[in-house]
Amino acid sequence: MKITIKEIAKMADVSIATVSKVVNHKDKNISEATRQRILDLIEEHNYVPNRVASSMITKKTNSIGLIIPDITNPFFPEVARGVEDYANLAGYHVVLCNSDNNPIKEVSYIAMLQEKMVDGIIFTSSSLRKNISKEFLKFQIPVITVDRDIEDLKTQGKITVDNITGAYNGVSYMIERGYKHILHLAGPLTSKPSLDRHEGYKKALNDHNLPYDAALFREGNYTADWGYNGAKAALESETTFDSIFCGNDMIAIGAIKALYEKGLKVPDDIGIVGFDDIYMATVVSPNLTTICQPNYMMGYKAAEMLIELIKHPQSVLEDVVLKTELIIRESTK
Amino acid sequence: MKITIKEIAKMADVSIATVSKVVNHKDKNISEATRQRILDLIEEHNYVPNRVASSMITKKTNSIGLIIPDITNPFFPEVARGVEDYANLAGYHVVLCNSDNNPIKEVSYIAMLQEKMVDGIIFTSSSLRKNISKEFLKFQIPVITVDRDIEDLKTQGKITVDNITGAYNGVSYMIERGYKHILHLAGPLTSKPSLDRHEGYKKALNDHNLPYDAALFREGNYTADWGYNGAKAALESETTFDSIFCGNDMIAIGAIKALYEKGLKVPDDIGIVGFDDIYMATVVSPNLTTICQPNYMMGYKAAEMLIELIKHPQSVLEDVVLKTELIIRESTK
DNA sequence: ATAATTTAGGTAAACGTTTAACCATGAGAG
DNA sequence: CTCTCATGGTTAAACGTTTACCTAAATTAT
Repeated sequence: MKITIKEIAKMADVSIATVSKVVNHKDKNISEATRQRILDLIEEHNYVPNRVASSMITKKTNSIGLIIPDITNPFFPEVARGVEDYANLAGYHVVLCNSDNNPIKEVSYIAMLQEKMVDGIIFTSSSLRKNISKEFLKFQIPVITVDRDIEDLKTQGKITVDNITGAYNGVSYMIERGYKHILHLAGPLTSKPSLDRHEGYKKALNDHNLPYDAALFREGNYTADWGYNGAKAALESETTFDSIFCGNDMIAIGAIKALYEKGLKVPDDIGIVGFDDIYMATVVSPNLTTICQPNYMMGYKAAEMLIELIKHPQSVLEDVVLKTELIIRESTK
Repeated sequence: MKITIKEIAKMADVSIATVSKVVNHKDKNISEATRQRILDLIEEHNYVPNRVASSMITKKTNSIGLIIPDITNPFFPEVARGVEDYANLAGYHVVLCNSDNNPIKEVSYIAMLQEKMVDGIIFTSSSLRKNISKEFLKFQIPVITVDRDIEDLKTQGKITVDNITGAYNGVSYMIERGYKHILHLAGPLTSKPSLDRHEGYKKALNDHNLPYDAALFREGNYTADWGYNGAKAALESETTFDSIFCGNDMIAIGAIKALYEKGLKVPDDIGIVGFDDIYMATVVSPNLTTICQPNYMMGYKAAEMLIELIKHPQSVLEDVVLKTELIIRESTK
């Protein structure tokens, strides 16, 4: 059976308050002799304090929830690592939740996390959720949204990437390199980043006096599968294009596969630009020209903001918008 | 302020016991009228039960710890996903911990997890830890080790992959394809899988009457960096080889890069075999011939075993050894 | 010498639940 | 008419801590 503070107290012949104080290093008023005696007993009997009991009183669990679509999607391990690193530094634990972009799972995780009394939540929402604020107004704890924000939700903090500018720079580069018919294989337009990237794409075309052609736009998911199928479908359609601006790197990887199967060379026949700069972008052939997002930093900053908010609930945090960087590799000429 | 069971009870004009019963669906003896009244109040006032208070009594937190080296290493997201999926199914939460293969971090996580009263731990240990059982004997909760086991620790369950046979099959295949001088770029020999893969490698050589050449063995880490540096060093040494058996796919990817830089073609000049079959293996050029491990299944099974053990502490579980499968792609001739 | 302060620790309430044990009422059985 | 049982609850202890407040002795200041 697990040993409790009460038993340590009895053995040390002091009150449990005294033991509590030395355990929590609030031992200003404890004599060195007593302190050492207690410490020895703790060591000897392998006492481990029950933090759930502490939590009852302090009303802090020192844990935060992280809700992401899927840790298996190469974009997320880095952000997860970022949040875990900062959380760990600050003495917090992180509870990992994969929502699969499923609003029902999201809501159920939120309920569970709140029941478990996590101190805050970091959330990458599946969709913009224009109107389901009902579930979300139930938040009784701080929430930071990361990457994708929720329009109608007044969260206490947001951390995003400047997707518009990122896409704008990527597409502008493509145009400058001479591409004129740029297919855009986008992620789901229910998510803010997709929307913004598409906007950046249109803006770049416009600023370079290129027409926007709706036939050159296709919407799907952030997966290699979609990249493959989307590119294939486009190739088999009557629209022609000389390059593809992909919603993310996974889409780009899938697209390359489809092009190769049709005997097309990248970048000779078709140029490709991705988004994210996941590690894989550096190992596929050809290496992907892409827009680099600071994934790790997003997670790290999100945890930092959240924990700041947990410690000082009144503070108002400025939303953070991180910059992207165009990484030129081999998939564009 | 958060609303408690007490306030719901007062408003419904019943005892808190009654509210507790309907919240936990132990409402056999509660009239439908009362039940509905309570449910309505809960809904109306957005009451969320405090599970940390429950945990005090039930002595279950319904959460498990997952300690892995690094979620950023492409091998782990899938196992993490496996454990989270089963855990979620069974009503558990998972706390994610990245140990960075650092024994100090490991021990500190173990202490933190136990203080937080997780019901069990799934652990991928950094090393074999011949003798530091001291820290580990402190376990007061079930532990399942996954992928890498700890020799001296009598855990209640182990789940591994048959690395010896996997490596044996991979190397045998290489030999059958005509490779005779197979460099082995291994992961750290402080980990069981590396050791076993090396053993499988030696066994295959032996069974095919090929000599074991110590100069053809190099030990490093499970990273692309090591693959790159290890291959480069080998190329610059006086030993010659016609193929590389890599400790994992990341090493293989790094090695390919080093070979390309030296102007060598895979598989024409040098054949390559990896281990793990991460997604990236299918997108690098050339696609990697590799030994496929059931990563997701390892995580899923581990969670299953752990939760079984949590529910029935007396049960003795058989260790699980999962099979591997040789996947032939383009990096071997 | 006395008052004030410091040192070293104790007391007990509180946190929000669960659950075993108990109780009151009414209906049906004999 | 009494006994038994089911129904629909209530009571109160317990879980393992933290912390505001209290006390007694020892030390220091005046």
